[in-house]
Amino acid sequence: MQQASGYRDAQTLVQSDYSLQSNGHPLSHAHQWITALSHGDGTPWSTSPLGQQDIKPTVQPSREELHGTGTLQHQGRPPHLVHPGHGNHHGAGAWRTTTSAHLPSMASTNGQGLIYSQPSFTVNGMINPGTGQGMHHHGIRDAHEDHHGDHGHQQQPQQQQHQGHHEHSDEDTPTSDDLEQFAKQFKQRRIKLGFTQADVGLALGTLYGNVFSQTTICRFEALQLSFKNMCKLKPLLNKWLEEADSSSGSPTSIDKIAAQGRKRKKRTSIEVSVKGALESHFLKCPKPSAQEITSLADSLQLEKEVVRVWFCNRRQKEKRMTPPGGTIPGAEDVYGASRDTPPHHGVQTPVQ
DNA sequence: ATGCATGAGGA
DNA sequence: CCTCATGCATA
Repeated sequence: MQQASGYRDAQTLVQSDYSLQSNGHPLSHAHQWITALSHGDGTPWSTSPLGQQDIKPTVQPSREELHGTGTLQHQGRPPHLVHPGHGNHHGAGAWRTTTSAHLPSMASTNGQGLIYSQPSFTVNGMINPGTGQGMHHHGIRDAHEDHHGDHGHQQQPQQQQHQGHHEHSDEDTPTSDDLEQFAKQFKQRRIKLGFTQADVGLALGTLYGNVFSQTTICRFEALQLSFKNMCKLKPLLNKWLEEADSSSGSPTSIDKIAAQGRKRKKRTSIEVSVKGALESHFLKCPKPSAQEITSLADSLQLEKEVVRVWFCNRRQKEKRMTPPGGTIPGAEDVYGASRDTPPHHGVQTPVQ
């Protein structure tokens, strides 16, 4: 019920509800670690001021149902702590271009019980990294910065791990490789345990108060989220994994949230030919001015808003980790060196 | 699995 | 208006 619907108003309510239900911890959005560089197309991952280490969505032990009508899907929730300290402070990560084969990050952040990619965790018999594939890949790295002004592809994260040695005692900075591996393992476990992406998203909600949709879980598994976003979700999913793993068989109450009758704008279907035109413009100018958008919309016979949103989404897509096509954009052979190491990552989505 | 959309937060 | 995180609706 809480998801009622209305137009935007309702949605707002819904969001509020989420927060409330989770004991009011605004974790949904709110923090953006790197907000600082956006324009000009600076690579986000290049600079991350990890100033805050807090991102703690903490769930306070004081929970109470505020609205009885809303009976949501949480029936039992552990009043216990929140979550791992996660340490995401840091920033930066290298998507898949690292040079190193950093060691497995183990130390979890706070000794709370995080299992990262530890060997003990995966040894169940199949997900063993190293057996099949994926573990370390290559070592090329990025380079450079982006040319502002031009866009092109900027998917170059830089990686900065702790240098020196593995000294990260409490906090480790997830690296792109970590995330990549984690995503794979997560997916395998999830499937093995018989959960759907939607189940997981819902479970996260009943477990910690943060509900996620099938879409988000899917994108996480496919590494189609921004680096920052991946880092944020990893701890949560990791925790779920532990839960599901230990209690595999327990009633994970799969409640379904009632549907919402939200009246969203119907999804506009853009014709392929039009998409092509938009793509062309995007290549020339990824960030058209309001006026350009207007004229473009006019010539394409689309609403200006639709065009604007299209560009926004297009830009976002460019920023994801896994570029469409399977190969990382401009991260591979920057040097033109033909390394004979074919066995490098396989970003090819095995897709369930 | 993805395309288009919403919205909070930031200039 | 943009970026970012997210998700409904869809292909």
